[in-house]
Amino acid sequence: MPQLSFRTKVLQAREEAIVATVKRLLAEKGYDQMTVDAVAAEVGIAKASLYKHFASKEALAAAAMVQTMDRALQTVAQVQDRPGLSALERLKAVTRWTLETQLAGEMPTLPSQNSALRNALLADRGYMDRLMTLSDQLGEWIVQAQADRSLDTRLPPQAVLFTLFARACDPVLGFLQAGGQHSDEQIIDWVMISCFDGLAARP
Amino acid sequence: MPQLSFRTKVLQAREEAIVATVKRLLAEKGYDQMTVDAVAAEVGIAKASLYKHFASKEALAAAAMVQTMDRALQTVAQVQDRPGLSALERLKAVTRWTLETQLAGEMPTLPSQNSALRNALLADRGYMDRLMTLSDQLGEWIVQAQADRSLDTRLPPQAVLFTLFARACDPVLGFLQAGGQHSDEQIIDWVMISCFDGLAARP
DNA sequence: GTCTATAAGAGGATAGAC
DNA sequence: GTCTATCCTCTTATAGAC
Repeated sequence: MPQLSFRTKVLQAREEAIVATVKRLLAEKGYDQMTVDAVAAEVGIAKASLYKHFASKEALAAAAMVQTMDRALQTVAQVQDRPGLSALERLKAVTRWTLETQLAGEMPTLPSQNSALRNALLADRGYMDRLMTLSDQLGEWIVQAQADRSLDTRLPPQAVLFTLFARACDPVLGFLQAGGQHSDEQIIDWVMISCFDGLAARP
Repeated sequence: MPQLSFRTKVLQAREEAIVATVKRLLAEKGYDQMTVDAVAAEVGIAKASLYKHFASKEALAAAAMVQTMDRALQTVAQVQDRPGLSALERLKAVTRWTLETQLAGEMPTLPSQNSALRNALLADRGYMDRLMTLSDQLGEWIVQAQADRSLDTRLPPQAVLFTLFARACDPVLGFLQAGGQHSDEQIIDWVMISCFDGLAARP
């Protein structure tokens, strides 16, 4: 049944276009300022059609987060495959990807204060599964890096994990970019330094 | 005219109560999720009365930010008065205050993506003046600390400044607090470590 | 300046024809 | 599944009496 398969593909492509738009708008305006009308308008379909694909605005955000998680997991897998890297170097590589993605305006960020949205995400198995997988993978590297003494052992792994996750919504990137005087690479290098080496000078 | 003065004091007290409520609600729910109705209800006055004191929701947020800036400037002045501290130690002291304030739920944070709100703040002289004063004061310490080689000289002072400002809305604090397993002091110590010493181990 | 009542409009979600 | 048109709630802001 090639017809059915074709229809399915067309619909999937449309859904991907929707998710891509949502990701951009989330990164650009944030969840609360993103309207479903704007999403529909930019995708070029009617709002009612949008609701045939996704049940709610929260579902839209969840789909964007799931796709982003997949990209992150993909990046982790690629880094995993690179031989000869230390655990710390792997963590740095993934962090750099996070910063690049945010600076490119493709990292959706959700307000941690919106409890309705948070509950929707917590109830989303697709999202939670990916989040836990990602946490586990990074957690392994964190433990390894602390074992080989390349990562500060005073910090509990969870604190390190949260600190790395927080790079996805670090406002410093946007502040430095707004000045317009620095290249993206330069900005990322600075944030990498402050994240891993700290603000205080090293001997 | 003691009557006039008394009335003025009463009104000022009410305005301060409003601002205090706004600060708490901003910290708790964020700007978009904070409704003017909720502010009025918690202060215990009618919404129309609220609008006699502040012209708009944005003005409410601006007032909260101004008061917070004043607290920050006050803290900076106190730290300035303590003798025998290095520039780096002064920066750490102010940063610690920032983290304590946020963890106590008294640090209002505004979404950097809301452009209407940002424009309102940029047009608010009271806010901008304080922001620039604070930036100048911290900037001096940053330059000093880089001169005495206690702060990483690879980072431009502006990047350091933004990184310190960003501690006011660092989500890591809330994440660690949500676990409920750690004391506030412990959490702050960890964030201080990751901020100034970095995640990577020091020799 | 404080209240009650209401205007005015944005935005999430749906009905029903095709 | 897509559209147009509409519903309905929430929210900012104001009118007007006291």
